[in-house]
Amino acid sequence: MVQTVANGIEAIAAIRKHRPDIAILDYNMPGANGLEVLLEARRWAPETRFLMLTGSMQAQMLAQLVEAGIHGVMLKDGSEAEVVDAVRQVRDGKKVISDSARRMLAAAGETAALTDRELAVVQAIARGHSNISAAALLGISAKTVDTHRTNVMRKLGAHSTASLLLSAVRAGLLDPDSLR
Amino acid sequence: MVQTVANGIEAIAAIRKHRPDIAILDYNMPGANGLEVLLEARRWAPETRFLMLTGSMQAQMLAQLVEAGIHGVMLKDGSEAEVVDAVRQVRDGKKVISDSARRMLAAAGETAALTDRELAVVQAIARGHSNISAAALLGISAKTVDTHRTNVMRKLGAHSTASLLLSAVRAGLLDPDSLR
DNA sequence: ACGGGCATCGGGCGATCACCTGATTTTGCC
DNA sequence: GGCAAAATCAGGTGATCGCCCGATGCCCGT
Repeated sequence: MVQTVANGIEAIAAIRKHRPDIAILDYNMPGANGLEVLLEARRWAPETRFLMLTGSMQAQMLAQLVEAGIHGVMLKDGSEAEVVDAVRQVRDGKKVISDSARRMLAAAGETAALTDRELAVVQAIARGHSNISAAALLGISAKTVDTHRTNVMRKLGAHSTASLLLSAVRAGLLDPDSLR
Repeated sequence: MVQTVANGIEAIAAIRKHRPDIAILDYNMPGANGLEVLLEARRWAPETRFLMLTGSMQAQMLAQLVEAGIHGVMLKDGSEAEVVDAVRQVRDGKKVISDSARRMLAAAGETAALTDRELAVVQAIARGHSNISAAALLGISAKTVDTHRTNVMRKLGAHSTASLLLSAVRAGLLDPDSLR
């Protein structure tokens, strides 16, 4: 059986319902990114193996995926045969990380590259501020806060305020204890 | 010098700027609630004393205020003279909690009274889900998720997704470690 | 001098949120 | 059986978010 879905939310629902052998995911999807789908869907389909097949990938995200126990990561610079082979390998219980992805992992390792200002915005948001109140707090325009916020969300692969905070915590940018 | 402001955000800005002797706050304000104003403004005006003067008050919120070291809490069921007296007492460095507020504190003590379903919604949101994806996850309509979310936010005094998560953590409804 | 990264701000737009009122069904309990 | 709380869903509205575009100015390395 083969099924395709249009976004992250449907992916979670479909995996949860059908518990497929393999789920091939893109990282950048509307609704929920690849990491979120992995973490959420795995709760309902522990047997399913996850292969991330994506075009662009931040080392940041990649590290999170590996840490989360992703079964395979392929960048789209690979040939068709490589992808097919990766699917087979994952099916057989092996972990597959493409060379290009592995290179990124090695080259990275440090914390996400957030600007001072971006970090300040994230921390303000993490303290419960809206764009507007954070802007008042930092003495800048709400538009600027919005720009920083958007840039950070792109870097971390988040699509909402909640997942922004989640990703920031996972990336070590925020101390969970600071939320107390 | 006396100044009045229209909402929580302006309150933070004004306290930060003028560092008044006393800030008299309502709890339910647009933009930022009393607890948030207290926590944030105190960073910039450590000398300022805070008196919460509010109409309705959940025991939940009250406990958080007291724990945060609020200098005074008055419910609006008090007479005018009581309020004036409270301001004077706070000015003189005493802590003032009105009888009605103290009764609530005593009667409470346990965790916030969130429904099973409400808690499930909050936890879904805390895992990065939007209303819509949380609805798909729980198998209910997005409208229902929205209702639960709104109700929880009223109970906790939150006005945004970020502050909802913050309040939930502070109320012990969410384990900060679960965000990792 | 030139490019490049960063911070700042603005317009604009569709999606979502935050919140209201109101309604029906389900559930637990006396 | 009937009451009360909880859960479900809907319509609607204004504010905010998420994100696209472009523009300016600063600093910095070559």
